[in-house]
Amino acid sequence: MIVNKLRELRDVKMSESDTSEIWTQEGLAKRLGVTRQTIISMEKGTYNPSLALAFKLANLFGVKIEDIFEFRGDKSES
Amino acid sequence: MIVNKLRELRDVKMSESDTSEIWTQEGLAKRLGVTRQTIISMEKGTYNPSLALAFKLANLFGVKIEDIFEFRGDKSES
DNA sequence: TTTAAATGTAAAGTCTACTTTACGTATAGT
DNA sequence: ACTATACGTAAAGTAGACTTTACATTTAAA
Repeated sequence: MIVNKLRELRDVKMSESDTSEIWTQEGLAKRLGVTRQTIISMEKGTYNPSLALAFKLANLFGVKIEDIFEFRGDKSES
Repeated sequence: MIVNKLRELRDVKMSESDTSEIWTQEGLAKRLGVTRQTIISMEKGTYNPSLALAFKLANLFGVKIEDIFEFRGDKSES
């Protein structure tokens, strides 16, 4: 199981920048090359994105993958 | 596109440990909870594993995800 | 030279990340 | 009140990660 801090990180970015449409779900989706639905699903948190998408997110937010995603191996694996 | 150092890392582990069957493709697959085919596909390199699998690998090898996988965003994205 | 362990390949099947479309709600500006 | 923007939800479809099975090749030890 994987948990993430996507929503928190995005909220910070939105409050920081005045050109805020860059960090909306849609703006983020566009820059990642995915759909808004994918962002929504990720923020809801119960799924396991691809490594490529995780790398792109980390790059956009300027952090490491481990700063966004946390792996909890304990429960029913995946 | 994602490239990885899986094969090199595994080779090192195999030469280091005398109970080497732990680090064979099959041993590794078993401990990861995937099949040997998945390991082979990853070592061939042309695919994009899930974040969960990347985390498990990093844990087993005792390194960070970024030490195994490198993201090359330049080419045809994914 | 035979045997077994480790690796390689190929092809069809399953599951789920991700897409597409469409509609619904909340909020703020005019 | 009306409009536009950002967010939420649901459902069916596509693509690719991962499985399953089966067989072939390499390597080293007995």
